Amino acid sequence: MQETTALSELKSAFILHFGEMGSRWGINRTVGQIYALLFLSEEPLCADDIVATLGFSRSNVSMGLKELQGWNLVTLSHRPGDRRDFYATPEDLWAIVRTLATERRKREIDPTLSKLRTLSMAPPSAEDAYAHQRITEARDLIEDMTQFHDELDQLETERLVALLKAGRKLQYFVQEASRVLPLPIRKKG
Amino acid sequence: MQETTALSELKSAFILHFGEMGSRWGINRTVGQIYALLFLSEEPLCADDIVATLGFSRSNVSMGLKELQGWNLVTLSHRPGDRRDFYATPEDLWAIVRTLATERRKREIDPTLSKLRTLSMAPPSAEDAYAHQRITEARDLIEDMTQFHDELDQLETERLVALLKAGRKLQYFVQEASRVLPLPIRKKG
DNA sequence: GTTTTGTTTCAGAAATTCCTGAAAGTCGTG
DNA sequence: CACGACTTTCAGGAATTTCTGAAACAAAAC
Repeated sequence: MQETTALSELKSAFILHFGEMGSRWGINRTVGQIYALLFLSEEPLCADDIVATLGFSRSNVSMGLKELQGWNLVTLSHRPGDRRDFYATPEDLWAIVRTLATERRKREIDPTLSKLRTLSMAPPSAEDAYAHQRITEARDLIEDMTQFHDELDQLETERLVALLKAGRKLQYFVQEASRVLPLPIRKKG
Repeated sequence: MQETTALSELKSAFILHFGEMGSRWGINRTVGQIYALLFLSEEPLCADDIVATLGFSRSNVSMGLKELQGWNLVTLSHRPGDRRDFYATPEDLWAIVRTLATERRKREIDPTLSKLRTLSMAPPSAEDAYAHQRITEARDLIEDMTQFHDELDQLETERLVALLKAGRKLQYFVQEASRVLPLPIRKKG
């Protein structure tokens, strides 16, 4: 244990906020607060540090850490002659964003894409003509978006940030794109 | 009422899937199913159509529709000489994606950005040096991302799709960007 | 093989969220 | 202003999720 039980104003405000937001982000209060604490901590923490600081039960912390590991949001480390697991968040914030994007996609998008593929596969009966078309359109759109994500995710962070900051210039690059590539084909509505 | 109570295999598979995914998407089963039904329906539906088709209570449907309106995910229409509200989803799938992005941002990002701004405003005490730096970095990153979103959202759909489909060419455009713009400044870690 | 130090599982209590039917509200029409 | 057609609110029961302490488990040190 190296963390004292008392948190500064700044830290506790941040941690409480993450706890409250947790439900909107699809995690619970405990997990949100644990993550926030790790995020602000310069040194990795062990489970008991978290118990001492946040006051949750040991098993709750254990489950929370397990969930964060499931999201690939924390890294483990060890100290010589110490069997405890120490947890930390990546230094690089962009690594965190990438992980979040990937994991959310895995949970929120991929299962639906897979379902849409199956459903659009079967030939539609007459009464399903419209529904089938809607499903196929949705599938196409999600395929384009996930592929775009794949490609963004392959960029080095430096280039990704450059793209992001290109900002106002995007319009220009898109015009370039439409010169280079065939014009987008407008699907019949 | 114009929808018969029996749904085709296709439709009910889709609707049940949306119900199940609801919890991952931050809505509940009812809302997910209502949305899915409207999405597949060629004609706008009124609340009682939904009750007849999905079998939820009238009040549950009413609340679900209200929530969908809160998300700007449905449009209202009326028929001459009929006071009932009829609900539909936008024809244009990209309009739906834009709405989802905007609304999720409003709920999941903006409150946190606002909190981070407040917290990074106050000068940090010595013990908070690291935490304050982390918070400031997070604020900067989120500001860049939300601004990027603002800019994407201003593009016409046609250009947005062109950008998306540029895909493999992105690398090239980003290189262009780094010629045009100052090199990204690497923050001291 | 027992002790020591640490982690995980699990059943049920506590808290939260969801869903319903009944009652109240709204609004145009006669 | 009363009627009829439709919608919303609300209290509380049902279902689900979260959280806890106790017990089981693991693995290195002695």
